Amino acid sequence: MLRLSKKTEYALIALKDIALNSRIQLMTAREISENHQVPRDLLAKILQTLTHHSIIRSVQGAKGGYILNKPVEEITLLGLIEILDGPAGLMECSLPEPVNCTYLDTCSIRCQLALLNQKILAMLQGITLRHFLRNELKAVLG
Amino acid sequence: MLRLSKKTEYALIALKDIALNSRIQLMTAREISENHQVPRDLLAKILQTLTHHSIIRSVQGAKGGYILNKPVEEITLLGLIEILDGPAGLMECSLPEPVNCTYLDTCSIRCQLALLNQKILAMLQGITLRHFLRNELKAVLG
DNA sequence: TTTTTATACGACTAAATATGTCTTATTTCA
DNA sequence: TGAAATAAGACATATTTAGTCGTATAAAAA
Ligand code: SF4
Ligand code: SF4
Repeated sequence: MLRLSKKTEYALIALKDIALNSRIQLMTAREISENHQVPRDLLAKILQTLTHHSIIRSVQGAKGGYILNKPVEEITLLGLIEILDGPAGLMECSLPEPVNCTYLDTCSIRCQLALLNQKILAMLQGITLRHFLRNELKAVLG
Repeated sequence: MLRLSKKTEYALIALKDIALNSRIQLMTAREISENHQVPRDLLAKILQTLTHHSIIRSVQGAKGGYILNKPVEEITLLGLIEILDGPAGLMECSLPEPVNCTYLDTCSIRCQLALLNQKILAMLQGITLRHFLRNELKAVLG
């Protein structure tokens, strides 16, 4: 299928919350989880992963939490997908991993799909957290 | 993830073969399977599904096989995906099925994602089998 | 009429992925 | 010291995807 993972959705929801509060205070996983009815443990792991990739910064201990670590313009949807779900690509052969597909050499649709893949990834890279804060998506998507 | 299913890829490969031979003769599942090293039984089921949806027409018995049943311009990538994998959509809440997502009401990213979803589906609908026959994709994708 | 070659159909299995939970450790503040 | 938070990773479950198998049916050819 062609679906965004829940992890990605949860990340967007959380990042939006964090972004909107960044100047005021740290946000905890608990707060975000309760705001949006997202499974807490899962959200926590997502936020940890985002921390590893320097999307957000964490503060441990009581009164701890998360805060943005990048300008909202630099947090792209494609970036989040790749951080949380691994390399993105429409076809197996568009991924960096070792490719198992045995049709590679003789595949009759590979270049057409590669072109499509390129366009979709470019679209996803063009969308940033900023577009989720305000309703600026229209401008980007034409 | 954000991946085309193997079923869809196999369908495209098969349809391209069928399209290129349609004026000459019927193509059998075996021929297509051998041409491209695609699992035969799986391919057969895919072709049956496509037959049900009138994308191709089947002829049973010896000397049987498949032939296109629609102009290549009317066979869209989105159509194939939906026939083979079910309704397409980036989010659960963009599907026709009963939606389980409990965040619906308060979801802070739904409209932005809905807009993105719309654009991607439109792109997929704009791509037809014709674009896989010749290399005309560039024109469509800009 | 029998054999061969093909599609039709549905049940079944296996593998991969996605989603969610639990436990324990560590950090920090009050 | 105790409460509240992140850190980390194992574990469990559910869903989806991919592939297989067996049997029935249809049509042409021998
Ligand atoms: S080579 Fe062809 S069949 Fe294999 S993954 Fe790429 S597009 Fe799909
Ligand atoms: S409502 Fe929000 S969280 Fe639920 S499926 Fe739609 S976009 Fe995703």
